Amino acid sequence: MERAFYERHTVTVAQDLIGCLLIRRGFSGLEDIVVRITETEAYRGADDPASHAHRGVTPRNRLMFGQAGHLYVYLSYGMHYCMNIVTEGEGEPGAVLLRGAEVVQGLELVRANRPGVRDAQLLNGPGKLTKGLALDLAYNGYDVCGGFGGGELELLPPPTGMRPLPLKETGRIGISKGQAMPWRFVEG
DNA sequence: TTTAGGATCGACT
DNA sequence: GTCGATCCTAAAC
Repeated sequence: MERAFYERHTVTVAQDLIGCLLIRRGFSGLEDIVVRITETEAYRGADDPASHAHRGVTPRNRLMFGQAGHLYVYLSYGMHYCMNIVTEGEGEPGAVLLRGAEVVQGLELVRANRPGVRDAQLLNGPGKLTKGLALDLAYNGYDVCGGFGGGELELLPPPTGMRPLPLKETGRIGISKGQAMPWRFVEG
């Protein structure tokens, strides 16, 4: 998808990402992983007390203020990676946390990344998603619009015929402030 | 330099 | 449903 898709209001992007396909390439000699995004959350700036960007720029969150379409990856609770896609115009902080997905292709590879886990639990959480796709801090700042169809990570619109998707909106998970904002989106 | 707490997960009861 | 693991970040001292 083009950069203009991400250069919009963060909440709108979070809704529109549900149903999109995420392609993970880069396993030499092996097939690509393709997953379908089923759960997202929107995080904004000064108006969002739950956001890392709430108090302005820091070394960690600087990507959230940068160009839309790049990844913002961070370590959560000292042990899990979470992946976000940066939104809004440059200088305006925003990012969408990818919280859940289902495997479309490359099931064996995902299973190998998540040993001992039942298929239904492979990617149903932000830390599980990054582990299943073998993503870590090395991908912080990666441009998902920069691959011209061949990058390690790429997003595609929902396959035609699958829209409109039923969407549920709820408060966000695991935060102590800002729960009132219905900025979590789940398919179903 | 120190310290509190976090956009979580999985094991266990 | 409860709880411990585990370590980085940011802000206070």
